[in-house]
Amino acid sequence: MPTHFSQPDSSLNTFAPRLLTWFETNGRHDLPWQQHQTDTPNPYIVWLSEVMLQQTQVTTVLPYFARFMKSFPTVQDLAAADWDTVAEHWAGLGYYARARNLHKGAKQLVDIINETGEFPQTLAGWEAISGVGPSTAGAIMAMGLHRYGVICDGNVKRVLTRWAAIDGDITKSATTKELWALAERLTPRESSGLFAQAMMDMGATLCTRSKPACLLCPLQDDCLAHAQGRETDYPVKAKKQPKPSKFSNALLIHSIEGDILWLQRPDNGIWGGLWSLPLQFVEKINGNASVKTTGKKQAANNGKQSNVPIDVRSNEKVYEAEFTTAEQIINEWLAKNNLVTETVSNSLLTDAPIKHSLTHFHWYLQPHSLTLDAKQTAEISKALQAADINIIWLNADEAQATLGLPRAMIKVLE
DNA sequence: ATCCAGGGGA
DNA sequence: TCCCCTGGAT
Repeated sequence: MPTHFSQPDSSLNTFAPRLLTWFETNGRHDLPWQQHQTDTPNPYIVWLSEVMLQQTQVTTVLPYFARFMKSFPTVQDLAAADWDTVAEHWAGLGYYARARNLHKGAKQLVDIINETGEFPQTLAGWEAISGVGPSTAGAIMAMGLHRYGVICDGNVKRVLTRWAAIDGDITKSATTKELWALAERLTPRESSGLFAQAMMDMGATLCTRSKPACLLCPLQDDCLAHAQGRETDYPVKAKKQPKPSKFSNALLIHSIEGDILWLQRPDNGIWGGLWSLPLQFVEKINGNASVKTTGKKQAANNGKQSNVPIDVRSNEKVYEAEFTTAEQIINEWLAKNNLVTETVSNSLLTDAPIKHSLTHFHWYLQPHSLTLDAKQTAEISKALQAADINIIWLNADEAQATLGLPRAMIKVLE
């Protein structure tokens, strides 16, 4: 299919030279994973940093990257590490499936190196590594191997939709295709690594989501969005639907010794492979997050009214069994031993001290403590271990220091 | 307080 | 197409 671009050839052809000139004096050249100033790039470093940067901003990644490099200076070190060690290093970064893919990918890479003597050298070779998709593979090719590679990540999409006034919904595959075609058309065969880095720097420092610094932009002369004063109308993205809300008790089950029961979560689903308190699912409410129940609130912050009528739209409540195997075992055991906590009141929404928002729902967590005697502690441990659940009894400080805990668990402990 | 970004896998 | 998680912007 013939590809049509909204920009003329003259603009398409000068895009890269203008961008690269800007990058020379205005781009970032000191990020610890950059390989553009060496002739012997290290693909491990670029792979590791790109996987981290897939989901997280540079400033957040910096300390995590440093710690990974210190503990796992080579891909062999990472491949040989225990999952729990990797998880503990990743804890707090979010999207934990990526940590699992990173660990799995390290093992795949070591196998390939043992077989061929080197890292993969092709785009397809990198895309075959777990956790590496088209854009990350392009980045590694261009910046980690100094070969030809094209990236089309969120930064690139923002720059290109503005420059070429592409108004298709970027979550649609047709628009994705169009943007990839444009990125390929613009990427120079030589110095695609510098081009990739320059595009990311443009998106991060100049062509930002809000308040883009168009006056400093090397592309402003022919930027179609800028010509119309409509920079922030791009990229176009479908409206998100309201998130459901979910309520859970977070059980702090103490032993006589003062330790707390921790469970390792299954690989699929939220916080896969990380450690968590047992969570007791209470209910899920569809619809909007502004749902309120009547009831008194703790000291109102700024004189806002504290009694709000029930929002009628919230009345369809969806009760679902959302328990892991471990949590079912614990719930049944608690019921059998008459340790069941009182049913959570319908004021949970306003009273729950911890709110954690995820992509597709809001999660309200209510910490709840109980203490078991020695016999009960042994009994519940045995029941969980019999079902092959990984459990550990640790006090709060030890858990934070040694386990991979998601942020929400840190909030509960605080 | 709420909204939003971000790439890959199932 | 939906699901991951957290921090930063507003």
